[in-house]
Amino acid sequence: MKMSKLFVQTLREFPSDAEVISHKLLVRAGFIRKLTSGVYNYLPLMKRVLSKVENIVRDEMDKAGAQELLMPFVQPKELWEESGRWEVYGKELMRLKDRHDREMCLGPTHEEVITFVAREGLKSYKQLPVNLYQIQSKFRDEVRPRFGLLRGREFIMKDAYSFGTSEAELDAEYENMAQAYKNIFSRCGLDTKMVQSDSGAIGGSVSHEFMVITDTDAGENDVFYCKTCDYSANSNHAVSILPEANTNGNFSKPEVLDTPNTKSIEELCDFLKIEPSVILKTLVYIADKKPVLALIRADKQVEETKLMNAVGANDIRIASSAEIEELMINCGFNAKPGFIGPVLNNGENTFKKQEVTVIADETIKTLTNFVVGINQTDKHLVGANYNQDNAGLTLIEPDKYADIRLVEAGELCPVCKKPLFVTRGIEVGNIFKLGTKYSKPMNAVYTDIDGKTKPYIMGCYGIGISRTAAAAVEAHHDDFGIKWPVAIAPYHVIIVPADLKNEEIKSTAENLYNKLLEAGVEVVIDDRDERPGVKFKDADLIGFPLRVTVGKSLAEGNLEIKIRSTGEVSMVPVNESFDFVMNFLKK
RNA sequence: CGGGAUGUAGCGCAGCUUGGUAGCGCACCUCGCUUGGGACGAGGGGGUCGCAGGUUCAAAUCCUGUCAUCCCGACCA
Repeated sequence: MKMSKLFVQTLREFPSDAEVISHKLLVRAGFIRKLTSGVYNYLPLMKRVLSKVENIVRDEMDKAGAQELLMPFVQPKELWEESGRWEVYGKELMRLKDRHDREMCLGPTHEEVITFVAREGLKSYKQLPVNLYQIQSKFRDEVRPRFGLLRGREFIMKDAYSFGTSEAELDAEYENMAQAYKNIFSRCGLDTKMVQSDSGAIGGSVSHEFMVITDTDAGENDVFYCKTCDYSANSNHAVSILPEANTNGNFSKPEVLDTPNTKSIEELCDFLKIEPSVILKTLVYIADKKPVLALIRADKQVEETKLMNAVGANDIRIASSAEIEELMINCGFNAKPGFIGPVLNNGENTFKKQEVTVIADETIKTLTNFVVGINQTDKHLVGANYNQDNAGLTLIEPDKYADIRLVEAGELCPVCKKPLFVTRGIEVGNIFKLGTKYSKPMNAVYTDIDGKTKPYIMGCYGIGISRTAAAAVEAHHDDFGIKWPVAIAPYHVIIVPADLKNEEIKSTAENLYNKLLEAGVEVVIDDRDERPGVKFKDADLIGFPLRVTVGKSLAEGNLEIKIRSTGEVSMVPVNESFDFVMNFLKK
């Protein structure tokens, strides 16, 4: 490829609307341009990178026994009603109507369609197990797209779905995919960590995510991990040994105290001269439009995904002040946020009447003689305990105890009891055990050896193709630009003739270029009539793994070959330069 | 959805307070000069100043509305 004809426009400055480095560099180096919020044009250089990632994915998926197919991007409402997700999925599902007013959606994922495909074609146990995958654009109407390709609304994804007859088959395929994923990311030049995670809206029981570890804002997930054993988990799923309370409440008897202006835990601690770990904190959430009281020891935070799972809801958010005050009135109290607590109203559980679910974190069990709100502004109960009269007040027994606590770094690993560490990660892939979550409601069944019809046992396995490419930039760059791993670089080599008016330089460069082209090397020659500095800057910015400069060292019969990733420079005799390049690419 | 900000040429920005011929740098075109880390000179093309109303002799500038984009939060495979 001749640089003068390559469709690329590098920019002298970073785009003003980009925050993270992969977004900045991909725009500045001419790989992508935004079309509208969260939607990008993939320009020729980017297209080449994406194709390389896709081909690595294809290669490993095919080796793992999966078969590629392609499903429609537009999907009918009816299928989503069968699975029940038309109601559940929320605004992220881009819904539209055709000219006949029939409702459709743009595929954010393809469980429904693949289950449709499977039930048409997989009738007998003899055909199973099967793993089908596609590489395709997805659309999710994200509330807030950001970080360029890392969280776009339209993005390219590989999604695979397995169908089997037993849990054992699913377990085997899950392991098979985990291994394929390790191969894929390693071939893409990415170090990934496989971490336990919540299974989210897609559902199912077991799931893992593949994280590219990056301690920057680009990593939107917190990953807790142990350096002693191999435990690692997304914060939405991580657990730790239940931490002891730091201080026991030193209140000798239950008593209601005036605690003016102690809306926050911090203010309450200052006022009573106590530690947060002797306070029972009550948070009000709205889960699927119904209120939930979340009880947790006040030195810990609630993990909302865990709480959502404990409630069995699809949607959860913290209640507003107005909603809390309204709930209090409905329950016969009158209290502002900061003074809420799980107590009966004159011996009556008025929360239950309002369909309030009370979920208590495991940390509640560690509390004795604790401090708790009693739904009266500027008052708290101290020295409280469950199962006793507390100065005339009775605490409400939670509907459920569950782990709804956000793990903190330094807490102890649930497996080996050593301190946990935290880091940020970019999720580039995930694998789920779905079981019969979709096959049952969609009546996707096969006939087993015993003549009975049974639903498929399913798994699903995703890789963000465009996100993986962007994550590679996050992982491999410097102040000058991108340092593409060879396997996914748009081109392997750029040849820079330093002075085109010098015939010897020009012809030497062109000879090497033609020779490499013939050998099938993906090579660009910078034939632009620009000063060398401009060419070097662009070569570094775009990130060609290898740069061959034909310039002043030609007087000694040498070319200068620079390895972008290491910065290592070699002076190579002209007649050895071809072999040097070929050897580099072989590695 | 709450809070904040911004929309002026492909990109980065000034001009707006105090209304009066739409500017600068980069990029692009032509010529000259230059050729090892984003040179220089001369000339040139490109903008209904997000959009719609209003005020005014006159609006990029003032007023109202609206749309879009970005940031923080909430949310999220």
